[in-house]
Amino acid sequence: MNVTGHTRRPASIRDVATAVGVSYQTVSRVINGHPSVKQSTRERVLAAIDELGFRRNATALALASGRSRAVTVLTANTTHYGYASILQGVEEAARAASYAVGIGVLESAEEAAVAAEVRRAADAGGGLIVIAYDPAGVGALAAVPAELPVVGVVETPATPPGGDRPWVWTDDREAAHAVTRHLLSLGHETVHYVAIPSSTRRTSARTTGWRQALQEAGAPEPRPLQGNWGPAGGHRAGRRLAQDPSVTAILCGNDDLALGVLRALHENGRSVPGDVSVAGFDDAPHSAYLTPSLTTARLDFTGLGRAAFALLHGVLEQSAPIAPHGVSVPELVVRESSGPPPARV
Amino acid sequence: MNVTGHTRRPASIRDVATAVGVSYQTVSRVINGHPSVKQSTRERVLAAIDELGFRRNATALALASGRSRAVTVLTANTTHYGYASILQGVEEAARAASYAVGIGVLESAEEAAVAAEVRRAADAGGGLIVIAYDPAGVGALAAVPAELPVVGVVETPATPPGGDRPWVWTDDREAAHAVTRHLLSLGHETVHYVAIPSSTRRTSARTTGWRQALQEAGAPEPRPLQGNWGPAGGHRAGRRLAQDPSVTAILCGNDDLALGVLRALHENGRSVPGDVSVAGFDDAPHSAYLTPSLTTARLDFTGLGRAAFALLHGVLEQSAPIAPHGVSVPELVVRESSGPPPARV
DNA sequence: GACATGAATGTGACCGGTCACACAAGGCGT
DNA sequence: ACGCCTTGTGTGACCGGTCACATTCATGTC
Repeated sequence: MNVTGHTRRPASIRDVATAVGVSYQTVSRVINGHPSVKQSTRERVLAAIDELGFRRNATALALASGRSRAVTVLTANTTHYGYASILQGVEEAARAASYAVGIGVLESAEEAAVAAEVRRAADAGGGLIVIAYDPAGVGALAAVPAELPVVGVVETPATPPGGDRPWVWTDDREAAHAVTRHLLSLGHETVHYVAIPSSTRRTSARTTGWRQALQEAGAPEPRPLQGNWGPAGGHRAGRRLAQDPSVTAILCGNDDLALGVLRALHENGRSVPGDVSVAGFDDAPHSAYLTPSLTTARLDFTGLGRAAFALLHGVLEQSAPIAPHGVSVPELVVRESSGPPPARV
Repeated sequence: MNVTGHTRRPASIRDVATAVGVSYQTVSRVINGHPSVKQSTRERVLAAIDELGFRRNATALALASGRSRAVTVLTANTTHYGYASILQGVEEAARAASYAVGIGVLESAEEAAVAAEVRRAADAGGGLIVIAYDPAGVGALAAVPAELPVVGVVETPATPPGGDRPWVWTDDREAAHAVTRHLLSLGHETVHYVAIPSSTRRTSARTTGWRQALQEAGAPEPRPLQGNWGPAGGHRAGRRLAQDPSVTAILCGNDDLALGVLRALHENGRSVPGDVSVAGFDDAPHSAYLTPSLTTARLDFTGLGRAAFALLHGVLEQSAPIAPHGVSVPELVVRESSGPPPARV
């Protein structure tokens, strides 16, 4: 009912207080649900809040209380399917808990740049979620000062790394293992691997799972090819593999790589799955619609993001139950791109 | 040189001030580059800042000054290529200007939900960038109170809509026009269109560009098919079009739809580009690696995001030059999926 | 009837900055 | 020698909340 029309700066608790004729503290008590406020007072305050369109100022709240109800997601990229889905999952869970979500992109993996980005994120206040699938992310996670609440989204840790900090992950090792087993079970002598860049110096979880499956089957263990994250890297690797007639099955570190590999095989006249079987990782939205459609391991990135937030939420508010960060089980999705090897000549 | 080891709460300007033996205001002047500080004093203050690891508290700054150096991006989705790229562009430009970036996802287009999300974003302080390519985004843009600084990323406006607010856009109409012309120039009698959902009731800019090109060529104007955003919608539409032998060229509202269309054509035994030409929109990263690779109109989403930020930055700080929001010119990328129509029977 | 107890409310300081203003010292014109 | 402007610095209030404590009044208890 603001008759004057021009709503100047938003109402503060003191505005509400004077409107009702109580002290600002009483208003504070009402908005915080403090019990010892007389019912009639509470109602008048609530009415005034409604009337004046009062909204609690998040900035002031953060400054005064120290708690900021915010998370910042630090990531090397926002466009890749996996990264974007994790972000979406975090946002979803954060929204449900009325937390604000910030993002920071790690454009370079260079140490100083990463450190600067971590500082910026820290300045925003609140907690941190670091996607540490790549060197930049791993560096960022390492650069987070100990006193800052942080959750890392990491590859399957060989041994729970650090041990003193919370992480979430999908069981990439198991997923790679399952896909490799699937290919071997079709009769392939061995499975070649085009790797995504490892997040650390050590071999990635996906590589480990693949290697394990080969060893268990007593299959020869070809040297993994290094791809990068995008289809271009897959294409390069695929061109190499297409030259080698002994290659009948290729596992790719993600669906984008697989796309590049498919293309390279096609360009070199090798049919999929007739001559070569190809499998990917992630089950990106387009993978089901490729020709041939792509066999892949589906990973629940959105769920991973939600789990990361839940964990962080637990750290930030001791009250919030520390949800078990349910390592979601990857699901093998068999499609057209995998089949039995060609009959021996 | 904090010998005690445990760094308690971060240093404030008063800590720095007492360390140097000046008033907090002097410290404030130094960090704000105020000219009237004696050189020697400035140096001592800077040394202390360095020594104590002082960083200016963003929350306090926002509260005291009213300016928050933050933008929130409101979007219906973070995983689609276009949306994600815009976000990446915004983040890039924001980082360069040391602004923080927040995101809010519009999960539903329902009015109350959208309004709630807008309020949440407003609470975060700072400016707003709304991606209004879909009903949820358009609703959000409309729900932003007039006093809030906001930039909309919109489809090509038929007439500069509203007129009183800043927008950025790509020339979708021109892009659709160019791709359609390309297909017609190959000899196709007409071009069918699988549309993305329009952001408003009115027909989208892409539809308009397509229609214009047909009219200019005197080509028959088939009814556009309604897809949605993903490949599944394209697949449905493609199945319908595959039945009709007169269809020889299909323009799709984005690359994901085109992927679904390609798949549907393949399933129905129609070859691309032998029987049917297909073109998309956006030039997503995987489009070049499809088989056949996809003819498409490349749009500079990252640049669009940067432009959106630049515009908002100009609104927030009168000092910042209002960069011309350079309507980037879409680029026709001709690949394998388009070719001449099959010879008449 | 005096006193401890608890419910309901108010007061002042504080979070970490900024802003508007006051004030001291030095240089310069007259 | 006086006023005045410029340079360098300090003081107090304020942004909009929270927190710790003080205060008032109505009860129940002995």
